[in-house]
Amino acid sequence: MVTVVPSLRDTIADDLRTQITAGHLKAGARLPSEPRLAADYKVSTPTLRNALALLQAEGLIEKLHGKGNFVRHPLRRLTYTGGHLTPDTDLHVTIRTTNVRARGDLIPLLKVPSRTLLTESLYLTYQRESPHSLACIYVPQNLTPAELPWCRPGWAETRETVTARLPTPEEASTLRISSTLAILAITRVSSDATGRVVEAARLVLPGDRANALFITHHTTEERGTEE
Amino acid sequence: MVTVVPSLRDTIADDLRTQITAGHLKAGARLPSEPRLAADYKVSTPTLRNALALLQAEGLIEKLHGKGNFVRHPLRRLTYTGGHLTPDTDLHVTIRTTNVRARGDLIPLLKVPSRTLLTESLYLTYQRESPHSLACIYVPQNLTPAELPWCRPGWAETRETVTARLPTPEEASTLRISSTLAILAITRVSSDATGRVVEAARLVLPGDRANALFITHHTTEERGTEE
DNA sequence: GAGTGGTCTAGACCACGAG
DNA sequence: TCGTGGTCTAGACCACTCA
Repeated sequence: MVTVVPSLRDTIADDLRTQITAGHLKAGARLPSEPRLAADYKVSTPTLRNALALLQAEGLIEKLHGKGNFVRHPLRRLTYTGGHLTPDTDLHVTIRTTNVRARGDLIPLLKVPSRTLLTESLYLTYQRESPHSLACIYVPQNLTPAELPWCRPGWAETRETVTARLPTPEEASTLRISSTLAILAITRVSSDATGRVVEAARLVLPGDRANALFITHHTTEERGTEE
Repeated sequence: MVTVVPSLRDTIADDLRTQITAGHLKAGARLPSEPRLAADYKVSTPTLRNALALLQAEGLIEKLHGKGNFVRHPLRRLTYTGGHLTPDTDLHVTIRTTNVRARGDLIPLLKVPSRTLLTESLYLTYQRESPHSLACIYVPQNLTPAELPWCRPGWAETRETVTARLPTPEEASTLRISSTLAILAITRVSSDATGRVVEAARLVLPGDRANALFITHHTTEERGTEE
């Protein structure tokens, strides 16, 4: 340990954290106002706000400007695997589908010419009235006009690139998470046997409520041909 | 957009960010002291420190207590795939191997009885004198006394659970990263054909310098047997 | 308008690193 | 010892929400 003396901020955060996990502060409840809490703990408001920022980064509380600080409902930890979130009970989804033209990063991702017509589907999943995760799926229109996402008819390969980062301000506000809560960003590209890209997806999974699981089976051929 | 007016903190962070990426502030250089910068920007020290905290969370600067704030060397973005970091040139590794006994989370992970003898190998990879990533590999001693890690003789399956989170204080200090820089935490469990766990690994990859790539080949059998 | 959180100030004091 | 960053204070003022 480098720091022997715990800071006031950490002490207060620890106290509130145990009150939340012990159930003294119930899910959905509003915390006392920040000046009130600061007086209770005998600290200044900035110090108290630093403590709350820690809890927010852990996903324990939700700060709503002008309304107050609220204890989050504990969200079940879901596992993303094989293109799905499991278990997907109790999840409801809003889908907004629009037609866009390929631009920027999408061009090399989908391996299509610029301004190719794409179907963009924005999935926003909810768990118990609060946003859970975000997915944006792009399908080239000229390739598969009739096929729905999640059906994988002729997929030969999917590549999933996984990154950990902090959310953009837009992501943070739509998911109602702290801008300091780590998220799992997955870029998934599926292609058919000819190498054509059939679908590309950008997934945003908040780190406090989602894992990703990848299972690799090593066949004997693979093991033999490895360099 | 919700906030129309950019905060001072963000303005200052933007300015310093462009100075760094444009090369006016070179890698390894020390920034002016915080009181000095605060005077230059005509803000208070807490406000300036908030701006620096943003850059620290992006991995652009490194704060060293008592010494100053330094521009980080830009680290190449490495990709973790199939148990390796690629490209692995210019990476050097320190390995510390000890014998421990199974306890806590390791027991269900390795599926061994409590206090089973394990070989623990702590890998700390460096890129250009600064720590890059962290790996802790556990191998049951009774199973494979002569086999080295990274050789995969009888592996039939590996499961990789990927999580995004903020680093623990220990991880942050050994990797010399901000405690607000998102990391990719991978728990990898490999088992042989009989289902016995051959190896378990915990990997910590800072989000500013590492991706993870997973490639799935969909064989026709898989597509047919999917429920 | 009353109450809430968001931002910022101008200091104070402590802890760390190097000479 | 000196300069550095780390923490904290006690306010001020603004923006948002709701009645």
